Amino acid sequence: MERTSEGHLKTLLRTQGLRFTPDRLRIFRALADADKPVPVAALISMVAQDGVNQATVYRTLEQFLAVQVVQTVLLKDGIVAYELVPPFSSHHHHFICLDCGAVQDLPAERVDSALDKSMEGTGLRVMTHKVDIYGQCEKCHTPSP
Amino acid sequence: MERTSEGHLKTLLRTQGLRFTPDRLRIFRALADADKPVPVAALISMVAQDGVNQATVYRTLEQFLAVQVVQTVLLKDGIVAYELVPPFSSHHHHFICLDCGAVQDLPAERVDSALDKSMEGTGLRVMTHKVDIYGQCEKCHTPSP
DNA sequence: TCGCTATTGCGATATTATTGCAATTACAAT
DNA sequence: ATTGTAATTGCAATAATATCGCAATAGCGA
Repeated sequence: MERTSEGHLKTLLRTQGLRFTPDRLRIFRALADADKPVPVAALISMVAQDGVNQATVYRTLEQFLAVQVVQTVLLKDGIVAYELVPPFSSHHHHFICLDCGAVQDLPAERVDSALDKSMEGTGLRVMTHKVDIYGQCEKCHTPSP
Repeated sequence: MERTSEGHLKTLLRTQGLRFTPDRLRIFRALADADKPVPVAALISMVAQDGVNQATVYRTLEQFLAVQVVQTVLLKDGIVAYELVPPFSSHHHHFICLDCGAVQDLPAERVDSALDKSMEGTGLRVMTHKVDIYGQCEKCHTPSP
Protein backbone atom coordinates (compact mmCIF):
# COMPACT_ATOMS: atom_id res chain seq x y z
CA MET A 1 0.00 0.00 0.00
CA GLU A 2 1.57 3.20 -1.19
CA ARG A 3 1.50 6.25 0.97
CA THR A 4 3.88 8.65 -0.65
CA SER A 5 3.02 11.11 -3.30
CA GLU A 6 5.45 9.53 -5.71
CA GLY A 7 4.07 6.15 -4.95
CA HIS A 8 0.67 7.43 -5.79
CA LEU A 9 1.93 8.81 -9.05
CA LYS A 10 3.33 5.41 -9.90
CA THR A 11 0.04 3.72 -9.16
CA LEU A 12 -1.94 6.26 -11.09
CA LEU A 13 0.23 5.99 -14.15
CA ARG A 14 0.17 2.22 -14.08
CA THR A 15 -3.57 2.01 -13.84
CA GLN A 16 -3.76 4.23 -16.88
CA GLY A 17 -1.47 2.01 -18.85
CA LEU A 18 1.35 4.48 -18.59
CA ARG A 19 4.84 3.80 -17.32
CA PHE A 20 6.51 5.21 -14.30
CA THR A 21 9.81 6.37 -15.74
CA PRO A 22 12.78 8.33 -14.39
CA ASP A 23 12.02 11.25 -16.68
CA ARG A 24 8.45 11.46 -15.53
CA LEU A 25 9.52 11.35 -11.95
CA ARG A 26 12.00 14.15 -12.57
CA ILE A 27 9.31 16.29 -14.12
CA PHE A 28 6.95 15.50 -11.29
CA ARG A 29 9.56 16.42 -8.73
CA ALA A 30 10.41 19.65 -10.46
CA LEU A 31 6.77 20.65 -10.19
CA ALA A 32 6.53 19.52 -6.60
CA ASP A 33 9.69 21.34 -5.60
CA ALA A 34 8.68 24.54 -7.29
CA ASP A 35 5.49 24.54 -5.26
CA LYS A 36 3.96 27.10 -7.55
CA PRO A 37 2.80 27.18 -11.15
CA VAL A 38 5.68 26.69 -13.56
CA PRO A 39 5.69 27.92 -17.17
CA VAL A 40 6.71 25.30 -19.74
CA ALA A 41 9.89 27.10 -20.65
CA ALA A 42 11.01 27.14 -17.03
CA LEU A 43 10.12 23.52 -16.55
CA ILE A 44 12.09 22.54 -19.62
CA SER A 45 15.21 24.23 -18.37
CA MET A 46 14.76 22.85 -14.87
CA VAL A 47 14.79 19.26 -15.99
CA ALA A 48 17.22 19.78 -18.84
CA GLN A 49 19.96 19.60 -16.21
CA ASP A 50 18.83 16.09 -15.47
CA GLY A 51 19.05 15.24 -19.14
CA VAL A 52 15.35 15.31 -19.89
CA ASN A 53 14.59 16.21 -23.46
CA GLN A 54 12.30 19.07 -24.44
CA ALA A 55 10.00 16.80 -26.40
CA THR A 56 9.68 14.57 -23.39
CA VAL A 57 8.53 17.47 -21.28
CA TYR A 58 5.80 18.38 -23.73
CA ARG A 59 4.69 14.79 -24.11
CA THR A 60 4.71 14.22 -20.38
CA LEU A 61 2.75 17.34 -19.58
CA GLU A 62 0.12 16.31 -22.07
CA GLN A 63 -0.24 13.00 -20.32
CA PHE A 64 -0.12 14.41 -16.84
CA LEU A 65 -2.91 16.71 -17.91
CA ALA A 66 -4.93 13.81 -19.30
CA VAL A 67 -4.66 11.71 -16.16
CA GLN A 68 -5.12 14.63 -13.82
CA VAL A 69 -1.71 14.95 -12.29
CA VAL A 70 -1.35 18.58 -13.29
CA GLN A 71 -3.53 21.48 -14.33
CA THR A 72 -2.84 24.67 -16.19
CA VAL A 73 -2.96 28.14 -14.68
CA LEU A 74 -2.94 31.49 -16.43
CA LEU A 75 -0.37 33.87 -15.08
CA LYS A 76 -0.07 37.57 -15.70
CA ASP A 77 0.27 38.44 -19.40
CA GLY A 78 -1.36 35.25 -20.54
CA ILE A 79 1.50 32.93 -19.73
CA VAL A 80 0.40 29.36 -19.20
CA ALA A 81 1.91 27.51 -16.26
CA TYR A 82 1.54 24.01 -14.84
CA GLU A 83 1.06 22.83 -11.28
CA LEU A 84 0.19 19.63 -9.48
CA VAL A 85 -3.42 19.05 -8.50
CA PRO A 86 -4.93 17.13 -5.60
CA PRO A 87 -3.99 14.68 -4.25
CA PHE A 88 -0.49 15.69 -5.32
CA SER A 89 -1.01 19.14 -3.88
CA SER A 90 -3.74 20.67 -1.77
CA HIS A 91 -6.75 22.20 -3.40
CA HIS A 92 -6.35 25.95 -3.41
CA HIS A 93 -7.02 29.12 -5.30
CA HIS A 94 -4.57 31.66 -6.63
CA PHE A 95 -3.83 35.26 -6.02
CA ILE A 96 -1.85 36.71 -8.87
CA CYS A 97 -0.23 40.11 -8.50
CA LEU A 98 -0.75 42.20 -11.59
CA ASP A 99 2.30 44.30 -10.79
CA CYS A 100 5.00 41.79 -10.03
CA GLY A 101 3.39 38.61 -11.26
CA ALA A 102 3.94 36.73 -8.02
CA VAL A 103 1.48 33.94 -7.36
CA GLN A 104 0.32 32.91 -3.93
CA ASP A 105 -2.04 30.19 -2.87
CA LEU A 106 -5.25 30.97 -1.07
CA PRO A 107 -7.33 28.66 1.09
CA ALA A 108 -10.31 27.50 -0.87
CA GLU A 109 -12.97 26.32 1.54
CA ARG A 110 -15.10 29.36 1.85
CA VAL A 111 -15.46 30.02 -1.83
CA ASP A 112 -15.81 26.38 -2.71
CA SER A 113 -18.98 25.88 -0.76
CA ALA A 114 -20.59 28.94 -2.30
CA LEU A 115 -19.52 27.71 -5.66
CA ASP A 116 -21.03 24.28 -5.13
CA LYS A 117 -24.31 25.82 -4.05
CA SER A 118 -24.44 28.04 -7.06
CA MET A 119 -24.19 25.06 -9.35
CA GLU A 120 -27.05 23.11 -7.86
CA GLY A 121 -29.82 22.41 -10.28
CA THR A 122 -28.00 23.65 -13.33
CA GLY A 123 -27.90 20.26 -15.03
CA LEU A 124 -24.15 20.59 -15.30
CA ARG A 125 -21.89 18.00 -13.78
CA VAL A 126 -19.09 19.75 -11.94
CA MET A 127 -15.77 17.98 -11.73
CA THR A 128 -13.36 20.67 -10.70
CA HIS A 129 -12.83 24.39 -10.82
CA LYS A 130 -10.22 27.10 -10.81
CA VAL A 131 -10.46 30.41 -9.05
CA ASP A 132 -7.83 33.01 -9.84
CA ILE A 133 -7.91 36.36 -8.11
CA TYR A 134 -5.95 39.25 -9.54
CA GLY A 135 -4.77 42.42 -7.88
CA GLN A 136 -1.83 43.85 -6.02
CA CYS A 137 0.07 41.94 -3.42
CA GLU A 138 1.07 43.66 -0.19
CA LYS A 139 4.55 44.36 -1.41
CA CYS A 140 3.29 46.11 -4.51
CA HIS A 141 0.69 48.38 -2.96
CA THR A 142 2.63 49.39 0.09
CA PRO A 143 3.97 52.94 -0.18
CA SER A 144 7.56 52.23 -1.18
CA PRO A 145 10.16 53.96 1.07
CA MET B 1 -21.98 61.43 -24.32
CA GLU B 2 -21.28 58.02 -25.69
CA ARG B 3 -23.66 55.23 -24.94
CA THR B 4 -22.62 52.47 -27.24
CA SER B 5 -20.07 49.87 -26.50
CA GLU B 6 -17.98 50.94 -29.47
CA GLY B 7 -18.21 54.51 -28.39
CA HIS B 8 -16.90 53.53 -25.03
CA LEU B 9 -14.04 51.69 -26.64
CA LYS B 10 -13.17 54.82 -28.56
CA THR B 11 -13.17 56.92 -25.43
CA LEU B 12 -11.17 54.42 -23.49
CA LEU B 13 -8.50 54.14 -26.14
CA ARG B 14 -8.25 57.89 -26.54
CA THR B 15 -7.84 58.51 -22.86
CA GLN B 16 -5.01 56.02 -22.87
CA GLY B 17 -3.25 57.77 -25.71
CA LEU B 18 -4.21 55.05 -28.14
CA ARG B 19 -6.00 55.49 -31.42
CA PHE B 20 -9.37 54.24 -32.43
CA THR B 21 -8.65 52.60 -35.75
CA PRO B 22 -10.64 50.49 -38.20
CA ASP B 23 -8.51 47.44 -37.49
CA ARG B 24 -9.04 47.72 -33.77
CA LEU B 25 -12.73 48.08 -34.25
CA ARG B 26 -12.78 44.99 -36.44
CA ILE B 27 -10.97 43.00 -33.81
CA PHE B 28 -13.28 44.30 -31.12
CA ARG B 29 -16.33 43.39 -33.16
CA ALA B 30 -15.05 39.94 -33.89
CA LEU B 31 -14.75 39.34 -30.16
CA ALA B 32 -18.14 40.87 -29.47
CA ASP B 33 -19.84 38.84 -32.18
CA ALA B 34 -18.25 35.59 -31.09
CA ASP B 35 -19.71 36.16 -27.65
CA LYS B 36 -17.40 33.54 -26.18
CA PRO B 37 -13.67 33.20 -25.64
CA VAL B 38 -11.76 33.15 -28.93
CA PRO B 39 -8.33 31.57 -29.37
CA VAL B 40 -5.78 33.79 -31.12
CA ALA B 41 -5.56 31.58 -34.16
CA ALA B 42 -9.31 31.80 -34.65
CA LEU B 43 -9.33 35.52 -34.14
CA ILE B 44 -6.58 35.98 -36.69
CA SER B 45 -8.49 34.10 -39.33
CA MET B 46 -11.74 35.87 -38.48
CA VAL B 47 -10.34 39.31 -39.11
CA ALA B 48 -8.01 38.24 -41.90
CA GLN B 49 -11.04 38.42 -44.16
CA ASP B 50 -11.29 42.08 -43.37
CA GLY B 51 -7.66 42.52 -44.30
CA VAL B 52 -6.29 42.78 -40.79
CA ASN B 53 -2.73 41.59 -40.53
CA GLN B 54 -1.62 38.90 -38.12
CA ALA B 55 0.90 41.16 -36.44
CA THR B 56 -1.81 43.72 -35.91
CA VAL B 57 -3.92 41.19 -34.09
CA TYR B 58 -1.12 40.33 -31.69
CA ARG B 59 -0.26 43.96 -31.09
CA THR B 60 -3.87 44.89 -30.57
CA LEU B 61 -4.56 42.08 -28.15
CA GLU B 62 -1.58 43.12 -26.11
CA GLN B 63 -2.96 46.63 -25.86
CA PHE B 64 -6.52 45.57 -25.25
CA LEU B 65 -5.18 43.49 -22.42
CA ALA B 66 -3.24 46.41 -21.02
CA VAL B 67 -6.18 48.78 -21.01
CA GLN B 68 -8.63 46.16 -19.83
CA VAL B 69 -10.75 45.66 -22.87
CA VAL B 70 -10.14 41.95 -22.96
CA GLN B 71 -8.98 39.20 -20.67
CA THR B 72 -7.53 35.77 -21.28
CA VAL B 73 -9.29 32.53 -20.49
CA LEU B 74 -7.90 29.01 -20.38
CA LEU B 75 -9.89 26.53 -22.38
CA LYS B 76 -9.68 22.77 -22.26
CA ASP B 77 -6.20 21.45 -23.06
CA GLY B 78 -4.50 24.67 -22.08
CA ILE B 79 -5.56 26.75 -25.06
CA VAL B 80 -5.57 30.47 -24.35
CA ALA B 81 -8.53 32.46 -25.58
CA TYR B 82 -9.58 36.10 -25.40
CA GLU B 83 -12.89 37.67 -24.49
CA LEU B 84 -14.22 41.12 -23.74
CA VAL B 85 -14.51 42.17 -20.12
CA PRO B 86 -16.92 44.55 -18.37
CA PRO B 87 -18.20 47.00 -19.36
CA PHE B 88 -17.84 45.54 -22.83
CA SER B 89 -19.46 42.34 -21.69
CA SER B 90 -21.17 41.31 -18.48
CA HIS B 91 -19.18 39.92 -15.62
CA HIS B 92 -19.58 36.17 -15.59
CA HIS B 93 -17.89 32.89 -14.87
CA HIS B 94 -17.26 29.99 -17.18
CA PHE B 95 -18.36 26.43 -17.37
CA ILE B 96 -16.03 24.45 -19.59
CA CYS B 97 -17.01 20.97 -20.70
CA LEU B 98 -14.11 18.60 -20.42
CA ASP B 99 -15.60 16.31 -23.02
CA CYS B 100 -16.56 18.61 -25.85
CA GLY B 101 -14.76 21.77 -24.85
CA ALA B 102 -17.83 23.97 -25.12
CA VAL B 103 -17.80 27.06 -22.95
CA GLN B 104 -20.87 28.60 -21.40
CA ASP B 105 -21.24 31.62 -19.22
CA LEU B 106 -22.52 31.40 -15.70
CA PRO B 107 -24.07 34.14 -13.58
CA ALA B 108 -21.51 35.35 -11.11
CA GLU B 109 -23.29 37.07 -8.25
CA ARG B 110 -23.51 34.33 -5.72
CA VAL B 111 -19.91 33.28 -5.90
CA ASP B 112 -18.63 36.81 -6.14
CA SER B 113 -19.93 37.86 -2.78
CA ALA B 114 -18.45 34.81 -1.07
CA LEU B 115 -15.22 35.54 -2.81
CA ASP B 116 -15.15 39.14 -1.67
CA LYS B 117 -15.77 38.10 1.88
CA SER B 118 -13.02 35.55 1.81
CA MET B 119 -10.53 38.20 0.81
CA GLU B 120 -11.31 40.59 3.62
CA GLY B 121 -8.38 41.26 5.87
CA THR B 122 -5.84 39.49 3.73
CA GLY B 123 -3.86 42.60 2.95
CA LEU B 124 -4.27 41.87 -0.72
CA ARG B 125 -5.88 44.36 -3.04
CA VAL B 126 -8.34 42.58 -5.25
CA MET B 127 -8.94 44.01 -8.68
CA THR B 128 -10.63 41.24 -10.55
CA HIS B 129 -11.01 37.51 -10.64
CA LYS B 130 -11.71 34.56 -12.88
CA VAL B 131 -13.73 31.53 -11.96
CA ASP B 132 -13.69 28.59 -14.33
CA ILE B 133 -15.72 25.51 -13.56
CA TYR B 134 -14.95 22.29 -15.37
CA GLY B 135 -17.11 19.24 -15.85
CA GLN B 136 -19.57 17.75 -18.28
CA CYS B 137 -22.24 19.76 -19.98
CA GLU B 138 -25.74 18.35 -20.24
CA LYS B 139 -25.20 17.15 -23.75
CA CYS B 140 -22.13 15.19 -22.78
CA HIS B 141 -23.46 13.39 -19.74
CA THR B 142 -26.89 12.60 -21.02
CA PRO B 143 -27.27 8.92 -21.93
CA SER B 144 -26.81 9.09 -25.68
CA PRO B 145 -29.63 7.35 -27.63
C1' DT C 1 -5.89 71.82 -42.82
C1' DC C 2 -1.48 70.64 -40.88
C1' DG C 3 1.91 68.22 -38.31
C1' DC C 4 3.15 64.96 -35.04
C1' DT C 5 3.04 60.42 -33.57
C1' DA C 6 0.68 56.05 -33.31
C1' DT C 7 -0.40 52.37 -36.22
C1' DT C 8 0.04 49.20 -39.92
C1' DG C 9 1.92 45.94 -43.57
C1' DC C 10 5.24 43.06 -44.92
C1' DG C 11 8.71 39.96 -44.91
C1' DA C 12 12.21 38.20 -42.19
C1' DT C 13 13.45 36.16 -38.04
C1' DA C 14 13.01 34.27 -33.58
C1' DT C 15 10.67 31.33 -30.59
C1' DT C 16 7.92 27.51 -29.30
C1' DA C 17 5.76 23.16 -30.14
C1' DT C 18 5.26 18.80 -32.78
C1' DT C 19 6.65 14.77 -35.46
C1' DG C 20 8.74 10.31 -37.30
C1' DC C 21 11.41 6.73 -36.42
C1' DA C 22 14.96 3.80 -34.45
C1' DA C 23 16.85 2.62 -30.11
C1' DT C 24 15.87 1.93 -25.46
C1' DT C 25 13.48 0.58 -21.36
C1' DA C 26 9.56 -0.55 -18.06
C1' DC C 27 7.28 -4.23 -16.42
C1' DA C 28 3.98 -8.29 -16.68
C1' DA C 29 4.16 -12.94 -17.46
C1' DT C 30 6.77 -16.75 -17.44
C1' DA D 1 15.74 -13.89 -13.08
C1' DT D 2 14.68 -13.80 -18.04
C1' DT D 3 12.10 -12.58 -21.80
C1' DG D 4 8.77 -10.41 -24.95
C1' DT D 5 6.19 -6.56 -26.02
C1' DA D 6 4.53 -2.18 -26.08
C1' DA D 7 5.46 2.34 -24.14
C1' DT D 8 8.91 5.82 -23.96
C1' DT D 9 12.72 8.54 -25.33
C1' DG D 10 16.30 11.18 -28.09
C1' DC D 11 17.33 13.52 -31.90
C1' DA D 12 17.02 16.52 -35.46
C1' DA D 13 13.84 18.10 -38.78
C1' DT D 14 9.67 20.49 -39.44
C1' DA D 15 5.64 22.96 -38.39
C1' DA D 16 3.31 26.38 -36.05
C1' DT D 17 3.33 30.74 -33.43
C1' DA D 18 4.88 34.98 -32.16
C1' DT D 19 7.90 39.09 -32.72
C1' DC D 20 10.58 42.61 -35.14
C1' DG D 21 12.42 46.55 -37.97
C1' DC D 22 11.31 49.98 -40.73
C1' DA D 23 9.02 52.65 -44.28
C1' DA D 24 4.46 54.12 -45.49
C1' DT D 25 0.00 55.49 -43.83
C1' DA D 26 -3.48 57.58 -41.17
C1' DG D 27 -5.68 59.37 -36.53
C1' DC D 28 -6.62 63.27 -34.34
C1' DG D 29 -5.47 67.53 -31.56
C1' DA D 30 -4.40 72.20 -32.49
